[in-house]
Amino acid sequence: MTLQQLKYLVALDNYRHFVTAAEKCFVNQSTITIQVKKLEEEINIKIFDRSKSPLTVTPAGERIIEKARSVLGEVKEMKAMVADEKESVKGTFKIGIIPTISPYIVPSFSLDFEKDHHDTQLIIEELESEQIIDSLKKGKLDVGILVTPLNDRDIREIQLYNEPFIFYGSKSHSLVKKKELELSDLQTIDNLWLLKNGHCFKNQVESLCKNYNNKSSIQFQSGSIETLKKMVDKYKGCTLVPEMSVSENESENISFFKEPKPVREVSLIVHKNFTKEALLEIIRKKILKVVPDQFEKNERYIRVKWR
Amino acid sequence: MTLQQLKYLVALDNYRHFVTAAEKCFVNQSTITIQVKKLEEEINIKIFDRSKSPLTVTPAGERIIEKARSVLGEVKEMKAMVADEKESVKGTFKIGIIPTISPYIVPSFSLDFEKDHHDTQLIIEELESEQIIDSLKKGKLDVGILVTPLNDRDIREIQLYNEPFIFYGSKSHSLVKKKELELSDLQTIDNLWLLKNGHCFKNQVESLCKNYNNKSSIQFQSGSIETLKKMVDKYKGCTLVPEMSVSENESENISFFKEPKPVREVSLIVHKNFTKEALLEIIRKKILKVVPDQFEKNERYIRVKWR
DNA sequence: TATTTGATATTGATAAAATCAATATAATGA
DNA sequence: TCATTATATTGATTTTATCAATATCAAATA
Repeated sequence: MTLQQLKYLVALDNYRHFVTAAEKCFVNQSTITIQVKKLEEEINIKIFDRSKSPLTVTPAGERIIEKARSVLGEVKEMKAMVADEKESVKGTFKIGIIPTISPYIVPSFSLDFEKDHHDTQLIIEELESEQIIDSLKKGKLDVGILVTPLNDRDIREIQLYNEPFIFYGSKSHSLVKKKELELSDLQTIDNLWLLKNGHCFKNQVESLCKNYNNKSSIQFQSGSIETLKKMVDKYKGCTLVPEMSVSENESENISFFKEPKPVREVSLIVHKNFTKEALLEIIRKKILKVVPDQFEKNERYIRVKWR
Repeated sequence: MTLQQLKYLVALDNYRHFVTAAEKCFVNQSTITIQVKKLEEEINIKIFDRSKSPLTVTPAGERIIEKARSVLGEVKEMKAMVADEKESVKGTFKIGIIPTISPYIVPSFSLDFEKDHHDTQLIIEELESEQIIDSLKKGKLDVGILVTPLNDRDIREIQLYNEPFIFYGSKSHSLVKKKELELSDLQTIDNLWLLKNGHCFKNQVESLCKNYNNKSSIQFQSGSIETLKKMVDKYKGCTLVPEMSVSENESENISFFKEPKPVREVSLIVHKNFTKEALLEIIRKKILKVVPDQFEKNERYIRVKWR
């Protein structure tokens, strides 16, 4: 007994005519004939009385067809469930986002999302990358927003955009005066200010500025990009910041890199078993609305890894 | 999506181990692997998380497996229904039986049946062969007991026994004195008494005694074998009777045929869509209990047709 | 850091099945 | 009797399921 046979059975009951039933099932007439016959032979009960025209259903057949319908009904429900599983955005979802992305995305994004999706509640939490990855695996988070690639078999990455690194220095810094920076300009830098350990951004900056030399007497590792900038302003020196953190009034402190620019790849991540495709698509679209267009389009770049 | 895939899915959920699940399904491990994977690909949802050991079910998978179980549950119910359809003897069934069999079978049979099957009611009616066949086709009867073969496509015959024809004549009849009769002895017979038209037995007797010659001034066609015998006793002459109608005190009126004896084949008949196999088997066994053993065993005979 | 072990996936061959196009057969009505 | 309509059968073909063997992978072990 196969689902296919049950389908043919029900079609034949609906149309009481082999050719019509076959057409409705998009198969050849002999297929219906053979499969219905096989089923009848298997259960050893005649379901249709073919001697009548149009053919009729035997008393035992009535009950069998009714049951066949409910089997197929369950299958249909199952398929509906599967579709719903993917399309549904209803419910509560926890999102983890790293602190070097969060302040430049979350405010606009969450406002926009809230406006359009009343029956979806997002709980957004600022966490460091490793915490996000771990929580995602343990099922404590549904979605993460962080810098990829992670190369983790259990994690699925959905790329969002590439955000360039920007040089930030005191107004008098020699590199700030330079029109376009080369990566090699970072090789021998003094007074580089860094984020705390645990921030992927710190790893990236370190890997870009391999031989930095910290002469300052003050050792301070910041937890936010904004604090970092203030330290640079006060104590001189320099750092790298993500482009989205830069505001218009900071033009005298920054310097852009020459193409191909160093960038960080920002992605949505979910556990590989996550199935709410529709939700992911909505989140992706709304984040991209907040981000400058060229972050998506720019194809010439150097992707900096942190892990 | 196939029922097989759903079975494998559920087995894999039950044992959480491909090799074990495969064993329980009596298939190769790769079969489970492939079929489960195909299903996952079709619905595009991972059901199992194979990175864990023993493997675990994804949240979406839980719901899918649950639904798979209820699909299979419906299928199981369907199979149970089919089995019950055949095995159940509960209910009311109408049986038609011809008058030349009825008196020698029904009394003992119905008593025996009633004793053993309290929740089955049999309504037994005496009818002529053609009426039985017609009623069976129209669904007015469930079972018939009559003489076969019928060669009717809509009717299924279940042979019961072969009943010999017996010569019955007045005590002085020349053929009664003969030890063993040949069929040829019937070719030139006088004063043959016959049943009414409509009785298959009459057709059979006529075909056995092709050239009979009725000299008697009385034209009487009887409706029962017993009346026929009385006519023979009173008015001389002869007839043929079924062996079961012969009682011990009639030994001076009868004569047996030499082997191979002419017989009538008595069968249960049902419409070809009838499915209560268990009921048929019970009826068959109980009828055979009433009938002499040699009716079943005797393999050398001449089957007389009536139709 | 290699090695064994226990597990699932992959592969190529084979067997089984569903399907098709064409045709046969059967029943029905002109 | 001859069309007509319906279902069944047949042989070829395609698709699918299955198997045995082997690869791969991750975790445990030495």
